Amino acid sequence: MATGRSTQHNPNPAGGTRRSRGRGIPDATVARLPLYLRALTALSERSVPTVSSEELAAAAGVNSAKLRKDFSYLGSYGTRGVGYDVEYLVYQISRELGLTQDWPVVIVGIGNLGHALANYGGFASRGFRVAALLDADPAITGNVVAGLPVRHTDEMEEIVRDERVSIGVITTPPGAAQQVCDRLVAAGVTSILNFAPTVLNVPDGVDVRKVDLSIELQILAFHEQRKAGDDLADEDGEVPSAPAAAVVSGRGPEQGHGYEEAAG
Amino acid sequence: MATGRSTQHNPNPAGGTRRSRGRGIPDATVARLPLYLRALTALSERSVPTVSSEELAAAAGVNSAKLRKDFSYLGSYGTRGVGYDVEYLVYQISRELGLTQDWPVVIVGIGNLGHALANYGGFASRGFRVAALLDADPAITGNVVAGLPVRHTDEMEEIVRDERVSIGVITTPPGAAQQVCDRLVAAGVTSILNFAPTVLNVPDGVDVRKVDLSIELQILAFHEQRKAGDDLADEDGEVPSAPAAAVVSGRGPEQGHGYEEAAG
DNA sequence: CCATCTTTGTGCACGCGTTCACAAAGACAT
DNA sequence: ATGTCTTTGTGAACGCGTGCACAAAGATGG
Ligand SMILES: NC(=O)c1ccc[n+]([C@@H]2O[C@H](COP(=O)([O-])OP(=O)(O)OC[C@H]3O[C@@H](n4cnc5c(N)ncnc54)[C@H](O)[C@@H]3O)[C@@H](O)[C@H]2O)c1
Ligand SMILES: NC(=O)c1ccc[n+]([C@@H]2O[C@H](COP(=O)([O-])OP(=O)(O)OC[C@H]3O[C@@H](n4cnc5c(N)ncnc54)[C@H](O)[C@@H]3O)[C@@H](O)[C@H]2O)c1
Repeated sequence: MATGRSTQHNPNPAGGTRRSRGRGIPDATVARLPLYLRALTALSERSVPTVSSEELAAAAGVNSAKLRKDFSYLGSYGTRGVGYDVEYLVYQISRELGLTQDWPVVIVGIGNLGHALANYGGFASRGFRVAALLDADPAITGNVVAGLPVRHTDEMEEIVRDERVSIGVITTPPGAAQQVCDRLVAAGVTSILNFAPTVLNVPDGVDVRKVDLSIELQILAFHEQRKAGDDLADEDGEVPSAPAAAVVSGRGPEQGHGYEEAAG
Repeated sequence: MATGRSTQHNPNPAGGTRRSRGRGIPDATVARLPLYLRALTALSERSVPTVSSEELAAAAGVNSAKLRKDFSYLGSYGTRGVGYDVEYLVYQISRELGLTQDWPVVIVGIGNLGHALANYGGFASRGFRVAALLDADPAITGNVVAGLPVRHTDEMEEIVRDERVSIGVITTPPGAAQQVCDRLVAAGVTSILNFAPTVLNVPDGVDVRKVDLSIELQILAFHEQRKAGDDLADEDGEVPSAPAAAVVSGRGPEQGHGYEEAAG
């Protein structure tokens, strides 16, 4: 899995990594909790009363030991010899993630992507409520999208304040993203989900996560190329002492990393 | 399931320093290369000839030492005392990522999101070409989206074969995702970018990356809750060792989740 | 050619995350 | 109560990623 993280890269690395809190849940665990929650919700809808770490891990696509360790950070909610109570775990994880409360969200930039997000039903299902849709283009403001009127960015500050919005979603063109971000932060937003392919600069205390389709595709392309190169080369994991001097001008075969066996 | 079951992990294979020049680029580095590439492209467009690791790192939002180490996996492309040649680095990273070749992509599920992706200009800009748009709904097939006709999934196998598609993008409802995935893989696709909130099961040799808006929001909500209610600790006697002053939040983990690597 | 200055490339240490492996805990049967 | 069986919770080891700090490399100037 790479990868991750999110990717994400703090736009402001200057502020050291202070994350290691005494009792805080590890970031890697937090990132998996939604995954567990989704699997648990599915079980809940099928009225499954309990689930073992092995079963749940399979459903979530992770290692069972990892899952148990993740849950151990939340507390001891399991019963040895039985497993975990589905409903109870759903509640605990929801509470831990803060999903038991309402999170108003604004989406800025109602173009192709903003449109799709506004129409996405998955928002409300987890306590996220679209408080407003914002755009700077007068030709767009006023339109009704997904039952909501697109309002002008002039109203951003007022909306963020009145609706107590703390999460903003940026779906503007990259050139406008930093500016929109600054304005959101100034208005009081402290968490930003950025879809624009730009590195956002934010002050301490503001979280930024990014979703970048282009990066994802490029990562896939890298591995795809490596797979193709492996096919051309031998399947032997060991590589004949690649000569350092070789300038490799012509597509050198990418062999597998050392960490993965190669027997195909 | 990740099925990284080849846990034979040779702790220390015979060859000691195979990795350095033998080219096994760490996943974390691969995930950052697109970021560097974007920053370099911007510099290139401004006709900047060279850039130091410090400047480029700032533009990419990463630590300069990390950037230098990342580049060291690609080779020694810098000049001490000067920096890196922008054009040369653009080429090297592009080549490493496989962007010097054409990557035909199919998008399956032309609803809200598929529509937005089809209209997204960022595809072609990096060598990714939308080879076809596919949908199972007869009411949708035949429509022209972004200049391309939406074709029926019946044609999937033919298209994947004829166009040599190795990357598939899934934007169907979650219930159909696994089925679509299986079919894509059977047709010959070996890399999948999944937007549906589902854990995809794939055989070894197939890479899956996921983009999950809901998970991103939930991670933000978690941190938001912590920022807002650090003092509102519940019954489980937490020990707020650190005062709220240095909240500084933790950066989310790398987004590299959902990446399942399998030896082929 | 030598001195100085800038910046790369990397050895090293450290912390986080993952995984193994197993003792402890509890369910269940007798 | 006792024993057996299942599954959790976690100690410990290990590998990866990160960032510091510095020597080496090369540019630049005299
Ligand atoms: N469409 C996709 O599938 C897709 C995929 C990946 C990334 N992205 C990124 O998402 C962003 C949006 O993509 P899109 O296809 O929806 O673009 P789009 O051009 O269709 O929409 C952008 C919208 O932002 C609005 N906007 C521009 N400047 C603004 C400002 N300062 N304040 C508020 N609104 C402003 C525009 O009026 C427009 O409505 C882009 O950065 C794009 O790179 C899009
Ligand atoms: N819209 C968003 O912003 C958004 C955000 C995050 C995640 N998602 C996820 O992305 C996926 C698509 O979202 P959407 O809003 O576009 O949904 P949508 O319902 O608008 O579109 C889904 C499309 O998939 C097609 N489809 C259904 N079954 C299919 C099959 N077996 N083969 C081929 N095509 C099939 C449907 O005909 C439809 O056109 C969903 O899984 C959703 O959860 C969407």
